[in-house]
Amino acid sequence: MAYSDRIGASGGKIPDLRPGPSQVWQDYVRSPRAKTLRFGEHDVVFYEGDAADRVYELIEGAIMLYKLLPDGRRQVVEILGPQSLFGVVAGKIYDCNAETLTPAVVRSIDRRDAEGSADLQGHISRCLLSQIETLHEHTVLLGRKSAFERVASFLMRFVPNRGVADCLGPREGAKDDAVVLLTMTRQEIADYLGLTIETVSRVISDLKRRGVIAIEKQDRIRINNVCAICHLTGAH
Amino acid sequence: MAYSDRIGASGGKIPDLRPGPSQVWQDYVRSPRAKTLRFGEHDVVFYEGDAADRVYELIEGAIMLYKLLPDGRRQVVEILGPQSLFGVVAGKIYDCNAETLTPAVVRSIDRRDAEGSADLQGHISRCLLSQIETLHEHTVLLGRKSAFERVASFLMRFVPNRGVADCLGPREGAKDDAVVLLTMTRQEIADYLGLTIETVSRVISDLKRRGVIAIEKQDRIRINNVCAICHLTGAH
DNA sequence: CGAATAGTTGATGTATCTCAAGCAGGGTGG
DNA sequence: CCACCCTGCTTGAGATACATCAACTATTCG
Repeated sequence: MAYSDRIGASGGKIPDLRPGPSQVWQDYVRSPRAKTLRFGEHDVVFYEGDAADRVYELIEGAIMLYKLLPDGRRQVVEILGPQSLFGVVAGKIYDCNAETLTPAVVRSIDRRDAEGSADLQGHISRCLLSQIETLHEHTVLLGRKSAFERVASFLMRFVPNRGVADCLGPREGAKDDAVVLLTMTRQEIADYLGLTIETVSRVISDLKRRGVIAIEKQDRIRINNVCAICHLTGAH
Repeated sequence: MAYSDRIGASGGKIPDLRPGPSQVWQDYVRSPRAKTLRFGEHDVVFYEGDAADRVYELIEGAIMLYKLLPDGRRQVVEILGPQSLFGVVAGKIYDCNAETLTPAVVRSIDRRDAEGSADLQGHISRCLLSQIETLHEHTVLLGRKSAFERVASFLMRFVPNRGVADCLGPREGAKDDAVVLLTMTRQEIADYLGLTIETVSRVISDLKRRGVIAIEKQDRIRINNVCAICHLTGAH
């Protein structure tokens, strides 16, 4: 199964904002100037501080960007799905570490090529904008939401077309459930949500006890009632 | 005194990354197609959900972007100084509220004009990139730093050329102090740092008691030892 | 099958929040 | 010019959500 089937090819939370790849970008990224790279699970694409001379597009799989404090505290700052751009920075070095969550296919192009082409720039801009909106959302989560709301928001991220502004609610009469494949360890989830692994575990157990979710496998969660989880996010 | 003299015209924390305005942008933004707007303190430039048909450049003053949860919790997601762009979004509506912290001068241009010009796009891209790096930093602050570290990081933001990667330390033999003008209420600082007003107040009082800072006026703080504060940020 | 790794659960601690009262600076009107 | 008020800030006492520490259990993989 392709990652996009799970996370939602539309990009999760804000599907209509994630721009479809432009023709020019498509052409370039498939040209011989671009390099295809294949990674396993938990492989590093680049480190914070590396010279930022290439930019990347995730073709298949999932990638996380994270930063470390000197004492080892880690914060996952972004989780990326297919069609996401990463490694595009203002300075000369990457500001984050990039690591795969799943086996992944990545295309990379030379930074100067990306900067030289106006058409590529247009595509990049549109990607950056939806990225900023996601970061704003996540800032609210980290600054103002409780552990329950954080986990609920996290789960909703992976339910396509729900929890968004124009959410239609469950289809009439249909069972309002969904299956979410996390592809992340509890530690990675905790580091993304600004919590500890134990708190994430406790919240998930509690949601299970209350019957709103069922754990089909460690990283495969069935949401029995999407609306219920959505109301726990604090955003509705 | 111009705001830029206080916050640092270079843009605070990452001065060499904040791009200088390009000539094309300069020309456009000063052309008759752009509108100049003047705001007082705590005026709203636009609301979350408003139709996003114009983009803005802050010329003078300071602006905050914030989001609200339905129950009234507020998170300030960005603080902007001169030359910052805002109101550039992927979708049809603004994703944040924009409100002045000080009296401010703003130039606004039509969104379609910005999107139509490749040169303007280039400038916009560069601005968005440094904005993303600042958001990443702030994500680490909200997800992983203690109240002390958050306040210390906040203060360091306003000390030009210090606390950055290539920080040279204090000039040899010179007194290592600095004066910071906050131009924000305790409530706004709290909502930016993901804390309560009481916690911000307590931390500031404690820093004062320990002699690392002095409060010259409510929103005018002297840092007696920049290096000391810098080490309290958790990042060094 | 058994070791290694990841996740859960419990008991306890603590940083930060909440609630409540007191204080200070700036502006207004007498 | 000073008293008064208003708003924003500070301080204290107590509550709590989450972290920490530690033991236990479930998975995965050789």
